[in-house]
Amino acid sequence: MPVFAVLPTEEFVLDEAPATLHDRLVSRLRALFLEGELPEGSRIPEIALSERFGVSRTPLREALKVMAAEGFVILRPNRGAVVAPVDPTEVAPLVEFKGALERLIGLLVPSRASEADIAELERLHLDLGDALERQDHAAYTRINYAFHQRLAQATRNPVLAQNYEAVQQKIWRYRFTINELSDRLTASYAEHEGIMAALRARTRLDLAERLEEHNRLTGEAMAQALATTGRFSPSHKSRKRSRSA
Amino acid sequence: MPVFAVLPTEEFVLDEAPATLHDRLVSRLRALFLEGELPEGSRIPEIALSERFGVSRTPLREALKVMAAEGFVILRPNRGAVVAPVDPTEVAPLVEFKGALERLIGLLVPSRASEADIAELERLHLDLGDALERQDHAAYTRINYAFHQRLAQATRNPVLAQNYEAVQQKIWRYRFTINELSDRLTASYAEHEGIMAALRARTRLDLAERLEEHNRLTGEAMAQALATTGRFSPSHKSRKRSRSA
DNA sequence: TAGGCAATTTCTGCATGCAATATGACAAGA
DNA sequence: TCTTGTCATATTGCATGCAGAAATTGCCTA
Repeated sequence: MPVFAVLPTEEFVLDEAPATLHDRLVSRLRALFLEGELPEGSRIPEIALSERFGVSRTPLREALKVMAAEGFVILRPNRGAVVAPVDPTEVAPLVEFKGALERLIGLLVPSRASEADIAELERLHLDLGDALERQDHAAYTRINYAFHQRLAQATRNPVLAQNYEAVQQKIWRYRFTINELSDRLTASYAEHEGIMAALRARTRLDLAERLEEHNRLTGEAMAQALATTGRFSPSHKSRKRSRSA
Repeated sequence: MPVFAVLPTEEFVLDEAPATLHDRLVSRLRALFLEGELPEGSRIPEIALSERFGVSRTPLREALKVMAAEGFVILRPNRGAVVAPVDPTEVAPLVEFKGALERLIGLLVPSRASEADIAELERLHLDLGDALERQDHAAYTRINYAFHQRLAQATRNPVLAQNYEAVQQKIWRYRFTINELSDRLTASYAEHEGIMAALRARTRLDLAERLEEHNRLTGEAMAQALATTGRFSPSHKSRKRSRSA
């Protein structure tokens, strides 16, 4: 036995070891859903998916149970699992709910965030500005996601942070609605400037209101995009082709 | 997956026949955890539990995955599942989080509740008064749970209602902290009177503030009870006896 | 030709078996 | 006596097999 263990690098990286197969499957499935690889509403044959992932049905079924608990798939007894359809009428309740969380975040962060937290948020805010300048919508959306997640964590309330990320993930599926709206991107960044200002000043009510407003405006933009673009005709389902191009 | 109310007394649960075995297991496990049958932090041997329920390990494992996703059990890879320990430091974040939801409920219900909703809430409120008169703490807690759940549903926001019930279930595990505090019961009912008044008048801000305050006061009572009673010495574990009496 | 019924086929749900890992005890050496 | 290495046991993780339900197809009848 080697005294100096090889320590295959993973030991260091994986603080939270997803050593088990079904855990990894949950991650992969979540990625699939969040990236929109699987068309919404489509059935998920267990055998096909298990073969695709190279595992047996048992861990896949366990992973599907978790995804169902998180609301990304719907399990119908004896009738298989379907990808939870992206329902445009679901956006409004999600945004409304998230608004309440945003407000609480705004109320808590000023009194609980450390200087390191704010510094980290400043850094993300700079990255956000870079993405805006480059007109890199994908990057902007991603950094924006990370910023708000970080902000939620700065409340030092793990329940809040976890639930916030959960609702963020659900809304993430509708991000395509605003991906191409440049003016919304600019407006969003302006709101972020105000948020950062309130954050630096650590003014509770101001930050809460700005976050709520930011959430509300983003939701309105999504709703408007959904209303104008007739994107939800359930007939055509060839959205994945846009990726292969 | 919808989080169907478990709300003790399994008779209510069976409105929606969970045809699949693991679904029933989830319900039974949730009931076990909510009733505190299983001591927190204890390991859950799969074989023992599967024999107790008279099923094989497969559906039990699937049910445990769901419970883990909901935060009631913790799965350690290759080391089995443990009942999520009831951590008194978790109460404050839960209450704080629920406060944000209460406020949103208060803001939404006045403009969205139907007359039938309010009538139903009036009925529950009467039952609550009866329970108070009888000094039936268990009934009071249960009806109180149902009342607030119904109120959340009256917002017509399914996301809010579902998340509210989830956080309610988590806090439910700490209800023993206030089960014996008669004065808190009386105060709670007084607050409910105010809530009902605001509800009848359909005054948004008033209802929101009253709900937030009600939540805050309940949380404070729980925190105080946790601080005074040295209930969390991990040595003695004979809490289930309080039910059989 | 259209509609209904039945058989087949496909897929899900659950039980069981085997391999892998963790846990505890025990013995040998310092 | 304490540490360390090894082994035995128990438990988890995953694959496979079988029974049952649902979906589909084909056939028969009106």
